[in-house]
Parts: sequence; structure tokens; C-alpha cells
Amino acid sequence: MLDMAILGLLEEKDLHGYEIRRQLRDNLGILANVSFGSIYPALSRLEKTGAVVATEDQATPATDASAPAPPTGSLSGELAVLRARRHTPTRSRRGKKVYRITEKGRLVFTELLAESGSVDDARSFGLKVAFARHLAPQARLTLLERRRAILVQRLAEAGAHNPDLDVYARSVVQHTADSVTQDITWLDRLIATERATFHPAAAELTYEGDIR
Amino acid sequence: MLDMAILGLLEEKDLHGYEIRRQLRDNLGILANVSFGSIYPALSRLEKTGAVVATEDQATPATDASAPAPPTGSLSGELAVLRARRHTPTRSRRGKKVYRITEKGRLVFTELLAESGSVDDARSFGLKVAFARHLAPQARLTLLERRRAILVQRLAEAGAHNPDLDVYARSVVQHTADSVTQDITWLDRLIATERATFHPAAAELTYEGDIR
DNA sequence: ATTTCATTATATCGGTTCGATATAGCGTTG
DNA sequence: CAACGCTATATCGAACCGATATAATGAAAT
Repeated sequence: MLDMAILGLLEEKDLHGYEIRRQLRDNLGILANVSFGSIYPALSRLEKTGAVVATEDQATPATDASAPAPPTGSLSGELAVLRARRHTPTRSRRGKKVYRITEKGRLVFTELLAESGSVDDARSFGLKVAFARHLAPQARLTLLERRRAILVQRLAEAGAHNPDLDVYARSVVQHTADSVTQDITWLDRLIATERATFHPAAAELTYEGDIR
Repeated sequence: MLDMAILGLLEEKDLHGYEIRRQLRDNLGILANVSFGSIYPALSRLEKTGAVVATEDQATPATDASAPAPPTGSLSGELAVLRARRHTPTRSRRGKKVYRITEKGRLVFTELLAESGSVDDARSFGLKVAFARHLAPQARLTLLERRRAILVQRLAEAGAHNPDLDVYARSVVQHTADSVTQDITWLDRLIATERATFHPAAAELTYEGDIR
């Protein structure tokens, strides 16, 4: 799921891991404050499958420290340099690895965005919606309806609130149900808007029709 | 986190894995439909640390099939029995492993419930609230306030919604923020009730006072 | 009667995410 | 110039999920 979001960001411009996290955090705020422990493995995955390529940070103007053995005079200094080298063979001086999306990556992104899965989780669904502008109107509508169906079903199954629950359990269950209800309302608004823009004229005719 | 919930259920009565899942699903419904891939490892964990003990299913009244070599006359029948025995050396006939909470388990439960962590995640927090009746009034209040503080901070950090977001991203972010706001409102109600029951008389005096 | 099916029941596997931790370069500020 | 905070990458263990395998049981269908 993170993969999709990362590819979505890289579609706009090349970024490195730290920036990706910032973008997610700053732009999508509450929805996606993702850990580095997720970001970097995700980038490795994507690189391994060829969806992205890691390029060196070309912006290394001042203080060229790539000399083989800078005679610092300090032994510990030299050792530190070597240790750093050993640990970061492919990285540039600043240690920035800028990632660029490939053609395959663009394909993968489209697939991930359009695939039927990843709708059960609120987080994953939210991320999909956040990048829904890359979807065809039809696929967008389908996505929203699929999520709606899941929430409705979940609400129905939870159903009749158990009477032998104490105040706290009942309260939290009720509140969760209310949240889901609000989610559905939100989806209904989105779906309505979506339908209106899709066929603005025949809106009243095709209304409530043959959904599969 | 699951550990706490499981111990909470076992505090009421002995249960086996399948039942634990059902209880969570049926009672807490939407909030906690937990996978078996979480339940069974959790039970193993708890057993390993001695928080629970696995007992045999003693309820095997009718059709006593524990005879060493029931003369079924059918060879395949005998073989089936033996194969079942081989695969389930510690399990009873039905394969049920009923878990009972230990004294240490009760202690662990109290600790898990009272610990300051596991409040960032909506799920974990929900589960804690669901078992909040086992908490002291003070600890209960603290739990609710801690969660509230986190949500408020999260909302503040998300802050000024980015203007250069498209309709979809903006919509999902806004909706998420609304949900969090509703969560806070809910918490406020709970906190108010909690305070009222804690010191019913001085409610108006200590009102809006020295929260840490 | 027996096959078939749904339910009950336990268990493991691979993959994803998180939180914590380690490391280090860099810029600002005291 | 030392201390601090931000930028930046990376890895680790633990938790959880979804899928899958296995098997016993009971009821319904044939």
C-alpha cells in the first residue's frame, strides 16, 4: 500500500526517502504519518522490482570530500571516514538517494491504484482516494462504491448492540459504529458528486440502476 | 495489544482460540474483528510467559471415544484415530485447547491496561476502553485524557489544510480531520461523565482546572 | 446410506508496518 | 567551538494480517 503512495508522489517529481515522508506527513497530514521503518523497506522493494531507480544526489557543489585519504592527521578521523565509506558504498557525500519512477513504475502504480484490494483498511483506502485523480472516472466510482459496500456490510454485521456489555464497551462500540456511519455519509456525498460529473444530464435517469 | 484483550476475556471465563475470536467479533463487533493469524500466536505468547495455561477440553460427555483400541472392525477407522492421535498428542478428541488465565496473567492484564502506551492507535485505545471497567477511576480518567491530548495535537499538526491539493486528496484529509474532531467530542463526553462520577459534588468547582 | 457442505478448530507462512535504535553530516546558536 | 537540532539512511524485532493447510463434526442433500 505504501508502495502506491510512494509511486504516486514520485510521479510528480523525484524524491528521496526523507522527503517522501515529509510530503506524506505535510500534505496528507493526519492520514499518513508513515514511519521510516516502512518507507525505506518500501523503497528497497520498489527498486528491486524495477519500479524506481535510485540516482545519486547531483547537488554536491562545495567541499569535495571525495579525496582518497584526506591527511587529517587524526587517526580516529581517518577511521571514521573509512567506516562511513564501508557502510555507504553507493551513496554520495550527503548520503541522499534520490529516487526516480520508471516506466514500469508508472504501470505498477496504475495497477496498484486500480486493483480491487486494499479497500478494507481505512488507511489504504484513504491513500487510494488521495491519489484518485489518476483514476478513470469509472474506476473512481467503483472504488468508492466498493468501500461503501464494505462499510455497510460491516455495520450490518456488527448489528444489534449486545445488551450485556458494560458502559465503556458499549460506548466505544457505539462510537465506532457512528464513525462508520459518518464515513458512509461522506462516501455518499463523494459518489453523488462523482456521478454528477460523470453523466451530468442523465443523472436522474440512470439513478439507482444496474450496479453490476 | 491483543494480549490485553485476550486476558480481559479470559478473566471472565475459560475460552479456546476460536471462541475468543468470536467473542471479540460478536461483542465488540466493528472494533475488533481479529485474524486467527493474530489470535493463535498471541495465545502462544501468553502461554510461554505463563500468563495463561492450556487445559484439555473436559467436556466430552457422550460418545466416549477415548478407549485405547475401540474394536470398530474397520481398519481405516482405527488408522484415522491413530493418525489423529499422532497429530494431536496434547489435544483432546475435539482438538480444543481451552485457556485459563493464571494469577500472573491477572497481573499482566492489569499492567497492560494501565501502561501509558498503546494509545496512539485507535484500535488499541478502543480495546482499552472496552475493558476500562477493570481500571481504577483515576487511571480511567488519565487514559481518556491522554488519548484526547494526542488527538488534539495530531489535529493541530495537520493544521492548515494545504491549498495545492486536488479535490480528492483535500476531501479525504478533511474527512479524516472531521473524524478526529468527532473522536475528541466523544472523549469529552466520556471525560465529563467520568469526572462527574468521580467527584459528583465538586464538579462545578474543579471544573476546567489544573490538568497537570 | 453416503456424499457433500458448512461450521468449528488449530496452526503456520510470508509480507507489511511500526517503533526503537544506530549512525552521521550539516547548520545554527550560544 | 561545542552543543544542539535537523536532515538523512538503515536495520532490527515484534505484531498483525490474509491466505492457506488440515481435520473433525454435524446437518442437509442425493
